[in-house]
Amino acid sequence: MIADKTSLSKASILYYFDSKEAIHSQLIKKLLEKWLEPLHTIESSGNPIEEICGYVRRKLEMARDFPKESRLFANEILQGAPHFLTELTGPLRELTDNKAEVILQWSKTGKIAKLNPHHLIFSIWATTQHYADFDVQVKAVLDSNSNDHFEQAFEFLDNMYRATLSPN
Amino acid sequence: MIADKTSLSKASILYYFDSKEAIHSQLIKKLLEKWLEPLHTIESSGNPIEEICGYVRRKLEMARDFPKESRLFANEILQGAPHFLTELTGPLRELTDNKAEVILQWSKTGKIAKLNPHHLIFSIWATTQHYADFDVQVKAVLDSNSNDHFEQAFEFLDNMYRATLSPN
DNA sequence: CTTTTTTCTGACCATTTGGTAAAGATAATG
DNA sequence: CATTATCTTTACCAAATGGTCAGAAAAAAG
Repeated sequence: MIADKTSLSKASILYYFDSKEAIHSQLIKKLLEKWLEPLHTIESSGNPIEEICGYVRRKLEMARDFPKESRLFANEILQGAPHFLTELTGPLRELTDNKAEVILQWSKTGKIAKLNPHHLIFSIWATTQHYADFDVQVKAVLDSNSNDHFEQAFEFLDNMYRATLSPN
Repeated sequence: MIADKTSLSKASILYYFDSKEAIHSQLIKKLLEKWLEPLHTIESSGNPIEEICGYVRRKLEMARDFPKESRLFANEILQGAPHFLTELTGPLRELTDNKAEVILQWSKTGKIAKLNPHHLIFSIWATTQHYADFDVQVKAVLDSNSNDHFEQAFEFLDNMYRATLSPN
């Protein structure tokens, strides 16, 4: 299928890649970088709630604009990330820990509510990627067959995270 | 692989099922029922916030106790639910619409905050199933290799939904 | 224009997969 | 008991999959 999508034969593809798995691995690796990009933009110097809600928005836009990529990534994790675990415990973990620390400081200094930053990040990943990964389910439950539910999704999530984050 | 797990030969399995796909379909169908069970327990007569937080807890417990089943289901949806779409637009949608209506009434009568009930349900599915479906990622990011993060997860989610739901 | 290096391909191969068919066991029935 | 119905298996098959290899074609170098 990969070869058919190109103007090359199967053997020629295997001339550039060692194996099918090698193609897969390279694809997934590149994808992880792109997938983590939005997280980089969280700045400790910014307004905490706006930083986090902005992150939610960017993640949701990625789910809307790159659903296939999201599903490819989800599938990899779902299978247990067989050839990919080092990437998860390496770059992914490092960045996540880094930003979790930023959020923890905000939390400790009362700029946002007291909460577990790692689980906050998980919840953002889960809720935003859900619209790409479980697209057919979302569309089966909602009326719309188009993508116009993304605005409603954002409105809901934005409200939810503002309520969750606002210190009381 | 299926036959090897039994005391029967492959041919004997095919004596009881028309095809491998037939086994898969039946499995997925049964699974959906079990998966929707917790949603049934939401009662319009109960305390709204406790009803919803109880649902979150039950869904999270299912993710903890039946992770393989969760992943099997997730995988099916991820692939576009090829042989399964009727179940989604049928029973799943009906139940979801039903409970969304209950939540909408709570919302309209000011018992909980104003919010989109469908997206609330999506967010609960996403955040709870995340701990089963993306288990390897969660474990790569957190220290624990055991399941002891589930209590922290519940604490976070419980707080989040109480903040989200409480009318202001 | 040769020669050499790089790129590309058709033909082939071993293994796996999902499934069938005929016949052998086993159990139920008269 | 014989007979019939149900269950189980071995042997086989066609298609698909992932990959190799010898050599053709094209490009680059001399």
